[in-house]
Amino acid sequence: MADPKRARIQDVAEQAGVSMMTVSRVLNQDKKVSDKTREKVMAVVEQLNYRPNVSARRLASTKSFFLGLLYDNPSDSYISQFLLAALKKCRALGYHLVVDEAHTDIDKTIESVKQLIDVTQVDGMILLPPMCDNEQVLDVLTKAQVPFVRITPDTKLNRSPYICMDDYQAAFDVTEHLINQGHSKIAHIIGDTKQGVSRLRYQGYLDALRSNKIITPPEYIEQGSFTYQSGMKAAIKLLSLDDKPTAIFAANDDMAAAVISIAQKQGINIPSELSVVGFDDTQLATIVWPNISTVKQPINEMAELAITLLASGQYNDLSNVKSLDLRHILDFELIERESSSTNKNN
Amino acid sequence: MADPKRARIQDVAEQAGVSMMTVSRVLNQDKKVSDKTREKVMAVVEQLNYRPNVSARRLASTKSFFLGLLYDNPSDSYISQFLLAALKKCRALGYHLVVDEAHTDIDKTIESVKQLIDVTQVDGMILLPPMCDNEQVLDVLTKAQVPFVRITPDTKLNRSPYICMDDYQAAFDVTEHLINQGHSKIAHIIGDTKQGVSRLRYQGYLDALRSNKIITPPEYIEQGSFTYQSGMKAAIKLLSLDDKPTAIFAANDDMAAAVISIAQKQGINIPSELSVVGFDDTQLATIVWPNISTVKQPINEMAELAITLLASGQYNDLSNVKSLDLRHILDFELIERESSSTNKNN
DNA sequence: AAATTTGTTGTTAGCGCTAACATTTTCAGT
DNA sequence: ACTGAAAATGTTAGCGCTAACAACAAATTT
Repeated sequence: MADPKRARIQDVAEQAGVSMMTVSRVLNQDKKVSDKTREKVMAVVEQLNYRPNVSARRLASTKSFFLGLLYDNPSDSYISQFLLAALKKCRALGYHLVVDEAHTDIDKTIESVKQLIDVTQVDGMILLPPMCDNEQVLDVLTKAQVPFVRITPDTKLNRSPYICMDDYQAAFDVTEHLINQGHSKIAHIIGDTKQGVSRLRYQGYLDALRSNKIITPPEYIEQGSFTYQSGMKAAIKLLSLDDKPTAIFAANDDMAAAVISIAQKQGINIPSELSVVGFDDTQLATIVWPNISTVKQPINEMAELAITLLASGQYNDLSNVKSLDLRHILDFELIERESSSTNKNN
Repeated sequence: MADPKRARIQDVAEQAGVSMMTVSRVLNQDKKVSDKTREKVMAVVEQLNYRPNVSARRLASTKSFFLGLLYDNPSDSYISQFLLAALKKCRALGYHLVVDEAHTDIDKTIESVKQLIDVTQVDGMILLPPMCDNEQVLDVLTKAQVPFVRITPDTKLNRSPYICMDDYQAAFDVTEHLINQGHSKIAHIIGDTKQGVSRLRYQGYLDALRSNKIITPPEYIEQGSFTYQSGMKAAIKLLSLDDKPTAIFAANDDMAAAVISIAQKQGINIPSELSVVGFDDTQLATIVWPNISTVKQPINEMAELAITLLASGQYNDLSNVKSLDLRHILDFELIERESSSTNKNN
């Protein structure tokens, strides 16, 4: 409990019988250290529970040990979760995270990114959607030679390492899950056309139907825009059809929640008369009743991986990196909750 | 665009014709500088757009320029908003924010706080509810003499500066707002009894009715627990009464959303047949339809003030601070949306 | 006017770490 | 064994700032 006086690099050096510089090299993954020395030093590091002083490090080195995060929509719980995971990982790796919100005015955003580069001198940037597809932002970072990682980008995939999940496969799986539960009248509410994931999810839905030889009428496809209200409109149309679907796959949770609300208003029981599945596993999915079956994005893993990639410096020079090595696909997870169940209408 | 080489304290000193130490003193609010010198230095600081190097500062001084934030519920959009505002303010003041999540296991949380004190050596801590009322956490911080600010605490108000809003007054106002819209049959769904705000909001509701000489039957009061489901239960009871209320004030947005859902299920139009108001202005309030009229907590201002107070160091010694000076009450805001309107039932 | 106090500014050293260079060790090739 | 290069380790200086003390000027007292 008493103050155990945090160990310094000198303490480690003395204890290990080497110079401070050697310890520094070990800690910075410098190749020019013999395995024997490395092990010896690491042992002492463990023993003294030595953690480098970030400030001293930053002051002395050319690296800033700052990473930047550019996000867009502050009210989304997605941001919150991503941010917390990123902060945690940064701390573990001795980095600091500087968080910046994109302006509606793109010029201001660019200015802000330039500040991060010039003043804060970030070692790398993380771009969240939809900023990750903004050409201007990409250009500024590329020109300044600041490495960056993009999260679920939609376009220009060769311009940086990026992290995503397989939206197509998830949509395929979730649709097939409904099929396996005995549903064949499965409708889909498409997401915002401006976002690439909408297309992927739609395609996954279509292919799952096709591969199970299920034919659905065109009225079962509604265009939404990821908002609750667009979900309501779509639900009203779908539930007024003569031949109602027994399951609805909405491209996100907000729209799924809207479907549930409309169905309940019409006295349609969920899930016995209608199964509803969403996408994203946002907070909303567990707030409404019944809870929404959905697809969970691996947000925490995405955040951790993004920080790890930037901290490793492995993408500081992209010229020798193959296109395929830029892509990092993480696993999603199907989450079954109360809004979906086996079809009891047959 | 070219690299404008960030100014150092030496540059400022030379330009102002004083020593580096004098500049340092000006920047650290040291009293022992003449007004004339201070102005001269500040002018040069402005001119060169000088910002102290946080790392150098931290390395040289006894302060760590780290502030800690202990939160509890990661899925709440409240956290996200608070966090972003806090991060922003920290950056502006040259501090770093270290964020830590409370464990369900309180011993682990304590351990984590001790780490923040011993290893990170935070200059101060912010405690979010409900951790701000945890006796053990308060004790550890007090013993270590780490100043801390609490956000909307419920108890032990004399133990630290704290920031809150006037829940009682907000509940009073929102109830009176309904009354002014012509409602007299106003029901209330009480929040979780374990949280002090529930009591305050309930009392505000009661007093608003009383001061307007409105008498409501006891069936108009339902006990909830801040969850959507508890709101559903309460709503079902309230809407099955023979003499239905024309307005329902739920102690938070989740329960208000549940009321809306149940009402719609029963074919009750909102707001023409039933007005619903919530509390908190969470994301949910604008997701569901109709959007929920609610009370907005000044989360951003709370976060900024918390950081400012800790950075100022004015509470580093509490022995001479009067109880009253510990309290910082911020203004709330009534937000009218589509879920409430003038009573048309009369 | 000298002595003392008070207020203001300057000097020196060093926080913990790493860049750049200097030195020593290792080990292949002759 | 002897050379020369490569690999491993050590030495020096300094990143930008502030604590602690030193020095000086102004205000006050004797």
